[in-house]
Formats: sequence, structure tokens, C-alpha cells
Amino acid sequence: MAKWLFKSEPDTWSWAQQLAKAPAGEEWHGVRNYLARNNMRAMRLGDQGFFYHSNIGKEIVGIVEVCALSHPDSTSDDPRWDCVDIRALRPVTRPVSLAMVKADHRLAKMALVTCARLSVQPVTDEEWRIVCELGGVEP
DNA sequence: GCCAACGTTGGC
DNA sequence: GCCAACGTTGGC
Repeated sequence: MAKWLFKSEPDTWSWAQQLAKAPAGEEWHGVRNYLARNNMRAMRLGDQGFFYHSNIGKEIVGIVEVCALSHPDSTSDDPRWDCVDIRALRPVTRPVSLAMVKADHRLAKMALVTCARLSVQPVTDEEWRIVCELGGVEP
């Protein structure tokens, strides 16, 4: 299973809101970037991802799972924009901050660091394991 | 198909 | 709130 990372400004959509929608899940709409969209198109049911709070917090706060394959974004009339649905699985024991990620040389190549503006990112298996370790949660 | 202008993201 | 980075748009 591939691993991913989803960014959201908690002002707009927070982990608490995502958690409140579990287990049904929620459409990850609003992405208007080709690379982020292509990442969502590549997702499979059961793929897991980190839920990251951008701007406020700047930390990974939970783990989500893809529960619907890529489909047209209901918030757009433009057929270019698709998105998946995700549901909250569990919070991390300790939030993993951007500063912690940057401070860990093993995570230097993480997209969170190298592609700061990409809102839906791939995560390698090794990065997944290390972030889970930092967050005190089972990979 | 290039590239300048513009808009947005997101860390600080 | 600022601004750097960078993705997108649109004129040529």
C-alpha cells in the first residue's frame, strides 16, 4: 500500500472535523493543483496517509485512510479536478511538527520539506516508519 | 512554446 | 502581516 500526506489549514478543515466524520469519511475537495490531483488519482482503497495542519500548528496530527477512489470534485464544475475521500483512523500520540521533520536528517528528502507547497504528497515507506516512530504510533 | 505577470501557499 | 517560492495563465 502506498503512503501519502494530506495538508489542511485547521481554520478551513481540521483533524477534529475529520475525526467527527469518521468512519464515513469526507471528500478531500478543493485541490486545484495538477500534481496533488495526480497523486490522488494514483491512490488505492486502503492507502493510508498523514493528516498535516499547515499554517497553524504545522504538525502531523493523525492518520487517515483512503475510503473512496478518485472521482469528480463536487465543489468544482471544471472536469479537470478530481479527489478521493478519506476517513480518520487514529490520532498520533505526539504530534510531529515540521521542525521535528526538518531536524531529523533521515527525513531530509520528505516532500514536506522539499515541496513545501504541494498539498497532497507521496510518503515513502521509510519516511512513514520514521514519522510513526516520532509520533509514538504503530506504523 | 516562451516567459512575464499574476495569484496563492505557507513558513516565519 | 510579510514575502519568498512557485504554479498557473495568457499574450505574443
